[in-house]
Amino acid sequence: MALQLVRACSIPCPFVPWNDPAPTIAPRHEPAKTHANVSSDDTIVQPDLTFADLGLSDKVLSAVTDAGYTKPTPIQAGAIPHALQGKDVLGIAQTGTGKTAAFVLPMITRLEKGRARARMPRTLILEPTRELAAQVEENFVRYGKNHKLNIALLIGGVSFDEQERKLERGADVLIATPGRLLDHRERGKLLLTGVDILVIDEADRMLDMGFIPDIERICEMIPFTRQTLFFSATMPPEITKLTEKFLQAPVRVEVAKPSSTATTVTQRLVKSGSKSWDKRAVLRKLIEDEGDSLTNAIIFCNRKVDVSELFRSLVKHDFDAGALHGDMDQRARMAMLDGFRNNKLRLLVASDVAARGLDIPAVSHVFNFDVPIHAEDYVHRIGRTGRAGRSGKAFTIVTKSDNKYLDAVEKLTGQSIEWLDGDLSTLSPEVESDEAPRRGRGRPERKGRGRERGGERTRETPVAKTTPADEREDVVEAAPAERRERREAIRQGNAERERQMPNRPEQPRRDRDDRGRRYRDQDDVNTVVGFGDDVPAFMKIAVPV
DNA sequence: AAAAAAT
Repeated sequence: MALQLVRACSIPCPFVPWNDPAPTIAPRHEPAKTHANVSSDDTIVQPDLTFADLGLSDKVLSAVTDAGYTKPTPIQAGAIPHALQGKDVLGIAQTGTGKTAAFVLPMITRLEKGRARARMPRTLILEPTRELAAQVEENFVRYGKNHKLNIALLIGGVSFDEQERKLERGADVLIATPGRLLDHRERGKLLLTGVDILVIDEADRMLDMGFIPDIERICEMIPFTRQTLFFSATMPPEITKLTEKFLQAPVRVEVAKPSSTATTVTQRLVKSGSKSWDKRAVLRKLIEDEGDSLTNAIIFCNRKVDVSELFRSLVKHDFDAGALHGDMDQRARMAMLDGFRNNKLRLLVASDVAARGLDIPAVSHVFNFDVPIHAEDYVHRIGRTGRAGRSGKAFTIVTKSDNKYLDAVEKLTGQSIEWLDGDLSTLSPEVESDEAPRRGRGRPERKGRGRERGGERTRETPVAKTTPADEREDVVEAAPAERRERREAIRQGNAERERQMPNRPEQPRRDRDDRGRRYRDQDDVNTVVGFGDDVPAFMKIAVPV
């Protein structure tokens, strides 16, 4: 500790601006004054514009060419020249518009002059999620291949050691999620006084996630002489306020949505009984019916437990599946995402971590296993398909209890979504009525049939109406050797991914409260501490929670 | 009836 202090003090001006709460900030101009509106129409107006026209350095240009790009997207064409001049930029653009390269390319060009000093990164990029941060790092690697950039990625869920080493070495580019960044700073391993360029990406999402106070704290640690590049898909009032506070005379670059969802994405609602096994059976049927037209798909669930449950179920049915949610450890998250990107994996079951921002190209299908609780999430989810002019399909499984949320979705999108095969009123009545009595009593079909793997206590029904297990056998018998091999490969991949799924963290710990203190076990409910076997009856009365 | 992010 003492050592750290001594070392921190040996750095020039260690304590200066971050204790001064944002000193006299230069006068701000209204963003509208320097307004430079660029819409997607500009691509038509200037069809011949190339990256070479934007003023990027030769080294950056050659990396861009090597990556196979010649024409900038509207946000790139609009933002890059201003960013190169050192102006603040307010970019209003969604993912899929080429937003990341719009700040990465000019930053690399501007970083060519100067060198990084220990613990004093020269640039800082804030991202709302770990995956996005990692994605930005990949961009710096790709476009910075002709440069000797020191890149540090500070995200949670991985060890501090390597991150600290990179900071120590001096980072040209620091990419971080807010929590881990502040953590490093509190440990005294990081000085933000040398940051020349600050990027705040996906600001509206940071807002949703409650990061704004952290962002404000971080902004106040960075000298106001910096350049700020600020990106947001939407501009709610809180975000506008933030830009007024932290941007100086920004150039506003606004681009239209990459594609209007309605034209490229075929949306359908699919009725289902409300029990999860019904929904799983409906989903399997949907996937099978889509056949080879389904090249890859994301299946969204509302809750992390459901992601895990559905993932295990699909694996059990030999679907080529992976899972992604925020309670999985970082290695598993990365591995799943990589597998999905490299097409080693056809189905990705995910929470809304994957709904926005993640760069998953060309998904042919999106399935909403649950109707999202917040209507705007629906838009983000189905936005994962039908990108770049390709067609996509989005199926949403709907149960009786989803009506309220479905109404909200239809109201938000301003269109009623077609049912695939009749609405809920056409649901055969036994689907709903059968279950209530069956539940808890055990199903007759299951009696005497041991579970394949003992001790497993999933709610999965081995014999659903479609008896999928038996059907599967038929398929395997009838399949040519080639298909059997493929199935075997899927099984192996699944087994590997299942191993990567954490056994515990994704299940909410019902035996602990939120401070990690242990609740009494279910079985403990009837044993009252201190009474031995003689417990007054009133103390055993269960209190409804 | 949610998820994300620091431990």
